[in-house]
Amino acid sequence: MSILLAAADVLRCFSSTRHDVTVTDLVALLDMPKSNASRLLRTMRDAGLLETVGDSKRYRPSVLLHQAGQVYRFSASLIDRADAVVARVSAEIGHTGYISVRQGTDIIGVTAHPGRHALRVVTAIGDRIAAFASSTGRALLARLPDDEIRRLYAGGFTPPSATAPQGFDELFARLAAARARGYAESEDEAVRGVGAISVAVGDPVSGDEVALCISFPAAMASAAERAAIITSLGQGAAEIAAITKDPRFIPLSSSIAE
Amino acid sequence: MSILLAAADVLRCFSSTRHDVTVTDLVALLDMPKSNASRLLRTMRDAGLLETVGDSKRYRPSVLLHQAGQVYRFSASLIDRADAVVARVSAEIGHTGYISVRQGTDIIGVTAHPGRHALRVVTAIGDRIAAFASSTGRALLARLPDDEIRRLYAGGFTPPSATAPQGFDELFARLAAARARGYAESEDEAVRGVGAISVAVGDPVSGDEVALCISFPAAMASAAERAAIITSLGQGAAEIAAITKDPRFIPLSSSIAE
DNA sequence: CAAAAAGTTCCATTAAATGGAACTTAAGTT
DNA sequence: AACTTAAGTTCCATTTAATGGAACTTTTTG
Repeated sequence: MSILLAAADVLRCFSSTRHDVTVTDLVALLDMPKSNASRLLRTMRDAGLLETVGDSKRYRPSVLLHQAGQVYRFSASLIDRADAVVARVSAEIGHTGYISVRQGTDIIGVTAHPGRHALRVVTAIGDRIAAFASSTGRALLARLPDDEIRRLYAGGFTPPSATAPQGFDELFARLAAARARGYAESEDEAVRGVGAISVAVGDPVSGDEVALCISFPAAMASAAERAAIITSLGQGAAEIAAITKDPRFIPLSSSIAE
Repeated sequence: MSILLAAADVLRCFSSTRHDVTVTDLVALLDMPKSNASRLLRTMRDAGLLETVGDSKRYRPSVLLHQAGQVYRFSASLIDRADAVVARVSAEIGHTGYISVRQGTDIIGVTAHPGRHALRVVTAIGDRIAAFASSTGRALLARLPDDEIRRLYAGGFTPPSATAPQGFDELFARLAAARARGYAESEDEAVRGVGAISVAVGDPVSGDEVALCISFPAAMASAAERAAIITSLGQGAAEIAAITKDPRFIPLSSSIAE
């Protein structure tokens, strides 16, 4: 096994709630001999992938990773386009907007636009959430055929709350609904009291697929407002789909029911 | 030599002008046997550090790097604070603002705020420029004692243009001026027709140091506007320095001459 | 100051990285 | 379509690095 896999595992330890790691953290998180953890962190620092925080024993990602990460952000022009749409819709509606991508069964936020409303929803960039239990995830999963989803979730899944899909039947039903309507939604699922509406769009040339999402306090969003979000996101995504000639794009159904 | 060093070298190949690399690119850029380049890229992809663009042979940074890079951005709260100042000044003045950090003799842009003016200056995030030949770089170098700078540039340096410091004497003179005034400036140096004003601030706890910079078309900036930029940046940086108790912070000199 | 926790170094063993060459695949040329 | 060249991959023996247990050092805590 290459040390690169271990290094990537280290990077996966970082999140909005874990800005740095220590040798002991790695031992616990990755179940690794501490001799190994010690050397791995030092080697990653020597390579320039990590840096030590001040002169403490804490390690955090380096500016090199930030730089390379920015390249990802800007190279995937699909993300840029989608981000522009979400920025516009977020500014219009006042709620928080996100762009997310899928990695296997995880969804990762790539960009965010905080809303103006007092009760604004903030999920952090770079955090992973379960794809099947979020509107962004289901918007992206809905682009796949059911058998591919079954393969993806060969190990099954554990619903994080009572409102998340409890099994395959429920997941497929929700995906079918998303496909029929052209958007996915969630309420009270990953985070209590929070609703979200998402659409997905892809670029067949680069293979990228992103979800555009507007998130809001569930109690605060009227039916009219939800309809406005759906229309704006759907139209924006449709414009992108037209540019990329996305063959899997699911346009909004003409009758926006529910 | 660990493969991590090679992997880090690969990441350093990416920039705003090189969004993806191929086996041949690596052979040329890193002077590496192509058998090696081929396996390295594949291994990095398998580890999740890179991803292939569509089904081509091109590799680009993955979302994992973007995620870890975001952690860097937000973990270094100094960057956040400095970014807020630059965002405000950029919005006030209308010119482009940057936050940059130093890595050895290089300066790397971390965040940017495009200006409103028609002639706006855009340098890309994540690109490396020479520290000695930029206002951001000299603002940061001015925080070091001269002998440390001499050690840093033990191998000498090559001026990129006639307006950049041509040797140590000139560099030290400019750094002395920056220390005396509390800000660094450049004009026509890295980019023709572009001027910039920078101040630096650090956090002794984390060891972070950043430069706050406003960049503008040289012909477009009046003396009054420059003075306004200097005052705004200087005051913003001073507030941050007060919070972090930065012992090396150089406040604006009371008489803003030149 | 003692005890515990955290981190580093050492060592033999195991596994991965290396680079040259042969091979395969893709792209351009007549 | 066959030819030529460029680009990428796989194979191999050799060299080098990674591994994990234990001993050791440093730092933190009561």
